[in-house]
Amino acid sequence: MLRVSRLTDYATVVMTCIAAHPTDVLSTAQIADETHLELPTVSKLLKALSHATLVESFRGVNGGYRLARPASEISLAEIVEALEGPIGMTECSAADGQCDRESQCGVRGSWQRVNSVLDNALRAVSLAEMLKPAQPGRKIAVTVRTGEATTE
Amino acid sequence: MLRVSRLTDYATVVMTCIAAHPTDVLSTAQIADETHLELPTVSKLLKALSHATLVESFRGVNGGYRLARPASEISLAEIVEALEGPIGMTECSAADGQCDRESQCGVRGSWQRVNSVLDNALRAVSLAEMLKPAQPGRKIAVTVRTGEATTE
DNA sequence: TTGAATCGGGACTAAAATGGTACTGATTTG
DNA sequence: CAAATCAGTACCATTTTAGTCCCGATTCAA
Repeated sequence: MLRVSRLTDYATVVMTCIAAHPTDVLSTAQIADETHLELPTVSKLLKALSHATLVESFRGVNGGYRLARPASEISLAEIVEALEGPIGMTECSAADGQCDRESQCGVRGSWQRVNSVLDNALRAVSLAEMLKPAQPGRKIAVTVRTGEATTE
Repeated sequence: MLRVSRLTDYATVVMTCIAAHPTDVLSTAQIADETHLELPTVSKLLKALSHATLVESFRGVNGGYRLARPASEISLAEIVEALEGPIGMTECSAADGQCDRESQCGVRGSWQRVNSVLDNALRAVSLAEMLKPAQPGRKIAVTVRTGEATTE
């Protein structure tokens, strides 16, 4: 697929919803209502986000959730990792020894380079930026240099 | 998952295998043997790669496959697209109108920016580079700029 | 103190995607 | 014509994903 799972997509929506009410503690029901997502789904998302300490939870009557940090200090990468675990585009990036041809295989190295680019991109987008509606001119500029070997 | 499917991973291995024999026409059986992948799997991969005109096929006795273009002119992005379709990290990037909150939702825009970074990264890696075994110093340098709005 | 609201954690189900297999047909060579 | 090889389709088993439900723990307030 090369896709982020739908739940992760939802999680970004939930996070922006919470970020839009910086001073309030929002209940799961309120968030579900605003985002038009099913309540149990939202509940599941918030559990994961809370576990990753991206949101703070409050129990009891009038309980709910709030951002654990300012929106500007939460990156898209953290939201993705909260739901999908470490970012990695191939399986063999992590484990070794399952492929017989590791020696002749330059593929792993290439994938790892792509990984790091993606990782940087996700880390560069903050929740605060996601809050703002489409800004046509706003973009991430990327310079890719592959021609020469460098040590840093 | 945020992963490329296993088949796509295999496809890169198959492509590098073919690229390693620039002058030969390799049969599916030969490729399966060299890559240690199952023959039907390799067959399936080659069909997709052939459909995307990344490899040329020859029927009949002594038939097989060959790169359709020099390895330096085939990018990782093309291989990924051959197997997974257009590169896009979320579903709503493509279709509109399925989400009620499109107006207030700045999330889509942010995802699209991340998409373009990933796309550039995949496009910057050529099959020729993947052929070479790990080169420790070789990396993709990425500059990310999100602070200011720009028109280009 | 009691009850209602709310989070926390886990188990469970249904559906979809994925990976892999099998079979049949078409094409080329000799 | 026969063998080798690609082409296309259909199929199945497994895994993953999305979504739901239940029950216990916690807090607030009447």
